[in-house]
Amino acid sequence: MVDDAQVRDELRAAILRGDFAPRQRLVEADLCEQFGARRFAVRAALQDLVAEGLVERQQNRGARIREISLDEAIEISEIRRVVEGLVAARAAERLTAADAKRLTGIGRRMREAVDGGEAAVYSDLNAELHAALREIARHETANRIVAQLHGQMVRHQFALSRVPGRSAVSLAQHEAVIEAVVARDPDAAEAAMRAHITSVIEVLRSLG
Amino acid sequence: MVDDAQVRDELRAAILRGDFAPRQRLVEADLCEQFGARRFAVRAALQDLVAEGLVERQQNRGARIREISLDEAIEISEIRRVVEGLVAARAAERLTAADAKRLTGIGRRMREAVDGGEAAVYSDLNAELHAALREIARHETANRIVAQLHGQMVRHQFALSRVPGRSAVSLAQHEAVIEAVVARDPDAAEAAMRAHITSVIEVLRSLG
DNA sequence: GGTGCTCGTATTGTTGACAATCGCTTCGCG
DNA sequence: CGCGAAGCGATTGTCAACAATACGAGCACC
Repeated sequence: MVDDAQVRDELRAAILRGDFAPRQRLVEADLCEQFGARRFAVRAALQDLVAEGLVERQQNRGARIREISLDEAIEISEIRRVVEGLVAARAAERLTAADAKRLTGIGRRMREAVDGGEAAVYSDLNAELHAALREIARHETANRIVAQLHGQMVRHQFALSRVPGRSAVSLAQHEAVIEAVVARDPDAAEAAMRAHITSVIEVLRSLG
Repeated sequence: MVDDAQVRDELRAAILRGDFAPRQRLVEADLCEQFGARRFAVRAALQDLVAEGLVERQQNRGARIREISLDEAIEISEIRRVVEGLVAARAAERLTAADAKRLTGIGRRMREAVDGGEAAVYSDLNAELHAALREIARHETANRIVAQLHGQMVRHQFALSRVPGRSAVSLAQHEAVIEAVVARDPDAAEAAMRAHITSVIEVLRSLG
């Protein structure tokens, strides 16, 4: 039997994968069939995803995929700018030798991806770098918030990765973050991460 | 008839008011009686409060008030430090003349409260100031996050307000925030807010 | 042809009853 | 007397049926 958490996780994964369009209705009966779950479990999953900001509900009108406007994506990025700044600073404080090796490895692979023009690989490495920093910082509260905000932004994130020449700009900023963290300089790490996300925000603004 | 949202709001208010002790069990039947609601509504309310981080649930063991450790309170404050810094900076950017008058008014009343030794009044004004800044900044995402984190911290916040001599230290920091925001200086406003919450974190650490 | 109304269907929200599980108490046994 | 197993009351989790609501099709009237 499928349990509640499983339905929630699969539905979340489907949304993040882009299986549903913004504002698309999520009919409970359909989801039951899709996931082989009872309606009860589907309702609970929807409720959880409402709390995560991925789904919205209207009384008696059911659930639909929440559409994140460009303005909201910018707001979200502004939060990420300061919170991921904190994460970077803290990663710099807590860095171990193994962590440093890991980060420089990601940096090297990023440069190779950009040199080779492999945008998809670079995009994955981008996610990997941010995740690595969060693991190193071990800031539970920050991790939760960033994960949630990141989930709300997947669609815009995808648009970002398709902006021509974005990788090259982004690469230099990421390298600056890595350098500062590896140097165990919290202030520089925070500043570098903020500069990076500031540039993300500027690109988002230019899309409006 | 009591509706879902009402039960949730009343239960949240009761928790924030301190009606329940940390780790106290929340028996569904008792809550039904207390709020005159159906079990269905109580369960939905509990689910919402789990998402807000006020309540925790264990399979087949029901719900209880989530206990926030000192370490977690510090983590939460670290997030608030950067997010409220953003709020202050943005308030400085968006300030109107009426907003300025409001802030200076709060500042004046704060000083009066400290001079008069009225700790409870000062505590209320503290909340009022932070709320005013959030209204001025109009940053939906930040407001949501700060409200949620603040809710998780009420108990520690209360402990803080009882630290002797805390008001006097806090007052100067609040005045610095107000001054920077009224001067429409975002960087100074962010720095002042961060300095303020840094000092809060230090007090929390000293309590451990 | 357009507009407003009525009704039917699809979908969601709610209920009370039932099943599963937990923690405690009691009892049996060494 | 101590320890573990079984039984019991309390509590939570799940369900299938029912009620309420919204959306759209069809119709009457202008």
